Amino acid sequence: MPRQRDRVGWAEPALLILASLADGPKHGYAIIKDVEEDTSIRLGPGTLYAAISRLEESGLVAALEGDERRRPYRLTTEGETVLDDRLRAMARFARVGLSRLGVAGA
Amino acid sequence: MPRQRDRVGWAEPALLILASLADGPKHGYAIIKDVEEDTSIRLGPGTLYAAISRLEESGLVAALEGDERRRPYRLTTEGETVLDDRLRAMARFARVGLSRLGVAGA
DNA sequence: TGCGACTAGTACGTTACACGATATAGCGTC
DNA sequence: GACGCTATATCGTGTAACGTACTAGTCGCA
Repeated sequence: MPRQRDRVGWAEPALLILASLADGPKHGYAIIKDVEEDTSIRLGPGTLYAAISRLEESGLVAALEGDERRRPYRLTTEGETVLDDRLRAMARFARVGLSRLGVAGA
Repeated sequence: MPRQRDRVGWAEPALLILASLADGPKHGYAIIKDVEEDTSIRLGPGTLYAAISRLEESGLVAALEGDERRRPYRLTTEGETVLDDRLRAMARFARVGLSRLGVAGA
């Protein structure tokens, strides 16, 4: 299925995952719940686990030991750095954009 | 070519374009320059014009009359609404994420 | 103790779209 | 009149976003 992007998204799955893990280690299913709770974005399993694999591959998250049912992941130091960087860029961008829209206090 | 997403992006072309237009109407090439200037993200022509077409199709931007060399676009009211909504979500997300990372003042 | 609901992850197929390359063309200038 | 910049269009490719379907463990609960 397509990315349901007829309506302009604002955050990529990879970033949502990193941000969720900033809270502490979580396994996949818990990330789905967490992300949905605080962004209303529902990641499908296909999206999630594929994104996690890529993040692991590029060293931004690392697998922890878990039982055979749960596979927890944690942010690596590099993952934290990347997340911090991206969030700052987002914050700056949002601030500038909102002020351009004439939003008070932005 | 792939989306150069080995390094986790934070903003989608469509949103960058909307934000750039929040400043006032611009034509494509000017958007490229503008976006690059304030995000360091360089949109290729393929990315840009394709994204603009989609945005126009979904009624978030509208073409203005220009000469035959320049095709300026403006934000529609719906485009403004969508942009405002996404930017607020981004700002909230960034704030929460940064505070999770223990960034002071977030 | 068998059923449903929830948890957890796998596997897969489709397709949107990010991206660079390439092409075209007007304009200034040197 | 060649070079560099502005400006847009188009095409091909690969990645990854996304939903669906599936498997399997666990926990009531009746």
